[in-house]
Amino acid sequence: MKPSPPIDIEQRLANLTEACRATGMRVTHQRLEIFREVAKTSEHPDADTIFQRVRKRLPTVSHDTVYRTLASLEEMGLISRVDPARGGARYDANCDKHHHFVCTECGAITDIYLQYEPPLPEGIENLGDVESLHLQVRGICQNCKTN
Amino acid sequence: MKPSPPIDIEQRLANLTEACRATGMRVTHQRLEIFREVAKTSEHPDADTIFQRVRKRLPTVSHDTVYRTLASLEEMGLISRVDPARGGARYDANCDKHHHFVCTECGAITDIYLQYEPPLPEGIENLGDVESLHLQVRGICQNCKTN
DNA sequence: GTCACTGCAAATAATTTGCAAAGCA
DNA sequence: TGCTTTGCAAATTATTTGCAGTGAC
Repeated sequence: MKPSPPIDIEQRLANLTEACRATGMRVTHQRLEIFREVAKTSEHPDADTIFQRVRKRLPTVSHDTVYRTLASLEEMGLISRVDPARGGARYDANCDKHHHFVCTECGAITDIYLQYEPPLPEGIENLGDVESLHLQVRGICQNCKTN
Repeated sequence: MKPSPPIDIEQRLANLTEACRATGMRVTHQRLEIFREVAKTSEHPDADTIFQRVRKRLPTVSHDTVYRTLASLEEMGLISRVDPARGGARYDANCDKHHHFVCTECGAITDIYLQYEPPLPEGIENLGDVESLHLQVRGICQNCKTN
């Protein structure tokens, strides 16, 4: 397992601006703040957590704008959805190739960087065109183990 | 990728009876029929699909009984939840070690049997106690490709 | 007979949608 | 200005819960 690279927020925000320009989408205040909340953390927050945090800066932001914006950002490829075993969708602005450890007790999600990426199963092309491969390791995290 | 082994419904139903006896749970008509619906297919139906099918035989079965029963069966280890990227939870009575191909267009889930199981990432023990490892390959299935 | 299980109804959580007003390019 | 995006409110979808009656062992 390789160590996690540091988060470069400025780079991520620059990617947002560029992606918006490229796709004709507008860089609105809401979009910027919602993306910033996802971009600045590696804790994979869910939609409601993002909503609560953004609301501190933009008190009039609505719940559905958060959902719509997260969907747009995902479509632009700037963030990705992580679907844990339980609870709502979680979001991740980490575009590096990586996988996840999901705690089945508290729901915490930690990035896993593999030394070698798992190869696609041979013969998978008979099932369809592959878009992505996700490895999810489930278990009890250190924090839950000791508590 | 290894070929999928055939489904042995009788064996699966026998496992249910034995697991109920072992855990003190009762083999009710509803529980039997709900399990049978999951056990006899490899299409990974969701809770509502199971509900619709069981209702044909047990017209008074309720939606919440299906949810509660699926949760019990999962706890007993007779079925497992599959969480696709979109939509509700799907259920699977296949207890052999396997992974999934999920079609991002129609939501179809197909079992994948690997020649070699992916090894746990080295150093994963620093994150916590591992319970399971799931590989999910996402893409467009053959059926959606041609339509 | 006892205790787990079920059906009903209603609650909750998570997410989506229609529409008119507001804001970026 | 024109078209995207937002906020509001309400609708959906997925799932869970309390409770009294029912049934398996």
